[in-house]
Amino acid sequence: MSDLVEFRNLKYLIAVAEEGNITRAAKRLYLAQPSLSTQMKGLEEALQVPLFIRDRNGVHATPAAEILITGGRELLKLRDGLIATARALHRVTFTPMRLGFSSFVDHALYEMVCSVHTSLFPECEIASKSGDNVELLLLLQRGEIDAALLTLPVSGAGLKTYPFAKSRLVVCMKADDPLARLKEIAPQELQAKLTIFQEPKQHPEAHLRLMEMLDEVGIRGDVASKTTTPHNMQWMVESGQGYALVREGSEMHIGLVTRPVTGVTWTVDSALILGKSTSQKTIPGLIRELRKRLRLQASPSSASKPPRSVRPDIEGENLRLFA
Amino acid sequence: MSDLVEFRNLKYLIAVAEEGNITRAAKRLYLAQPSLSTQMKGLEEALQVPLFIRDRNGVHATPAAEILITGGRELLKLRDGLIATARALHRVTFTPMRLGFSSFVDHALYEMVCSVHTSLFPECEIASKSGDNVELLLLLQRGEIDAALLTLPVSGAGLKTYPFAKSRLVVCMKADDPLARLKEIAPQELQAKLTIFQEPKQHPEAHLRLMEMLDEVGIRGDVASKTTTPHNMQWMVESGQGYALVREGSEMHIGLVTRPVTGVTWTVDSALILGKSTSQKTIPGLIRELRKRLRLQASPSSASKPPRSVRPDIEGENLRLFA
DNA sequence: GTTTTGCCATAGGTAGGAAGTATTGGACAG
DNA sequence: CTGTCCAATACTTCCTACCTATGGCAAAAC
Repeated sequence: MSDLVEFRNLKYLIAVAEEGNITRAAKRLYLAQPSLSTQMKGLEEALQVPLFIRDRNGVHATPAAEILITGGRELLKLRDGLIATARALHRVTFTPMRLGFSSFVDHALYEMVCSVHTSLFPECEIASKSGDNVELLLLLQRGEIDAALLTLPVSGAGLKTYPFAKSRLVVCMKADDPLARLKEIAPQELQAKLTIFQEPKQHPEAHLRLMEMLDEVGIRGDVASKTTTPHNMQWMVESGQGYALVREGSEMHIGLVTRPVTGVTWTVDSALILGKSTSQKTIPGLIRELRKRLRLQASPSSASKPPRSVRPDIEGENLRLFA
Repeated sequence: MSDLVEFRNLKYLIAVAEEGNITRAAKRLYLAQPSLSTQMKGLEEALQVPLFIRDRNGVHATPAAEILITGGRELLKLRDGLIATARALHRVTFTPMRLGFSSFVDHALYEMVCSVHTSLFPECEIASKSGDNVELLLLLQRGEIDAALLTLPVSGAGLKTYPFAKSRLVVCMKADDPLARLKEIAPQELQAKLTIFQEPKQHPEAHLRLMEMLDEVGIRGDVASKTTTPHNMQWMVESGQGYALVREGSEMHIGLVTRPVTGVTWTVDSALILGKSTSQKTIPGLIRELRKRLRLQASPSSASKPPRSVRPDIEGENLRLFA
């Protein structure tokens, strides 16, 4: 009877009651709304107790539900305490999570990974290490870091990679550039003006792939300026050295704008890469949680054409975090 | 992190610790031993804490596990209390469970069903109704009982039937009968002496089927005496009126013995049958729990030949409780 | 009045996990 | 050396929690 109520159910119940709205609660729990709906219905059925008054703009807990909610909060707290105590007793000391990240990975992603990690493992420190792809891959191979956030493709043999986020590449230019008036830029307009690139040595495969992609639309990759960080890229654009390709949605210096390129959908893919045989025990939990959360913020996939990716899809090598 | 620990896990942990032996705990929990083993291993992994010292004759909880166990007991108790309170608040009054049973269903089965039901729903009364198959089916059809324990086959259209237990039929005779010296009785020995049967009107289909089965081994069904209960059957055997077929393992009057019949494996199948459209809310829970428990005590399936069953297997109609 | 928006519910499919069976391996006892 | 008793492993099966897609309904917006 009571075996039908698990901590999970209480957690969901509480979230729904607190939000007064299943849809919002689902978001908070990183679930789809119908899942939560059916869960709540199942709970009502299992207990044979109506838990919510449904009404046009949300739900409202019944008195019986209120009991469960207050009690449930208590229980959840007790559980956390209990587990913490048990673990403390065994002096579970985590070795710090050694996490590398390339500066060409969206900083927000990096922060989200960190915050997920610390919320799962508060006692476990994170030792960050930034660097370019080549460096980080080497460190992964050597086991000097446990995982890294990189942009694809990666060539390292036997490294587990979890593709993570796809973002579209757009042209970055000065706001007062004549082309900035257009909603979209035709590829041929870029010829000779697209000159600012990430230092190729930092990620040879990605650079090569990018050149190929440019070539396909008839642009000769004209690497006049090389930079090591996205910020530098923007400064170069500001100083009028040409255009650059940046991730759509990335934070822009004032005075700069981005424009999509007509007829193509280039994307950069970020991924979490695991080291060869790391002893970091937090990794399975981290992956699990990230998988759950990232499902939701998966790209809107508005692209009509199949997107051209900087990552040539090699299936089997990649363990997708989302479909 | 702590989301990896559910009430279920605590319950398992406690059972294992209390029994000091995974195999025994599994039995208590109506689980298979490997399932429980992997659960415990998973828990240790999730928490990153060793929970048991494995040793030659069992397992022994570590101090960390002890913490979880005492805390877990508390939590489980709190959960039960919480749910009880919530349900009380909504005055969940169950209508009594109206359960019919035929006297030809093993009484132990009936009792087990009742005990499962009351352990799941302590507040729900059980109103029992005994009778023969025909009567009970009629009551089910009319919705005057919620469920019934019957022997198969049942002809009622549209009734959900959950096959439940299979037991072998053996010949019942006096201990001083000359044939009682034999381990097994050859079918032809029964000719003319197998004369005591359940009143055919109580279950026409089963009777018919039984006659067919006898016919197949060359015995003419010679219904000299008809009885309405297994006890009457035994009295008739005692008074020397002939042999009867009874369920193997059923309780015997003193002075009577049972012997298997060579070369055949006749069985009676019992089943839980649900009424047409009962409003009894406890039924889903009951079914669920029975399914779990009965898996374990499924027949040892020692029969070399496929057993000849009083239930002609009509698939699709029957929802099996076990495979 | 029609459309849009913001809810929740239902339907149907998928995949991961918890269950099962069968088997192995280790440590004793006879 | 064999039989017994445990737990662990390997593999399979099945359930259910979750997904996406869609529908219905009421209030708000046009």
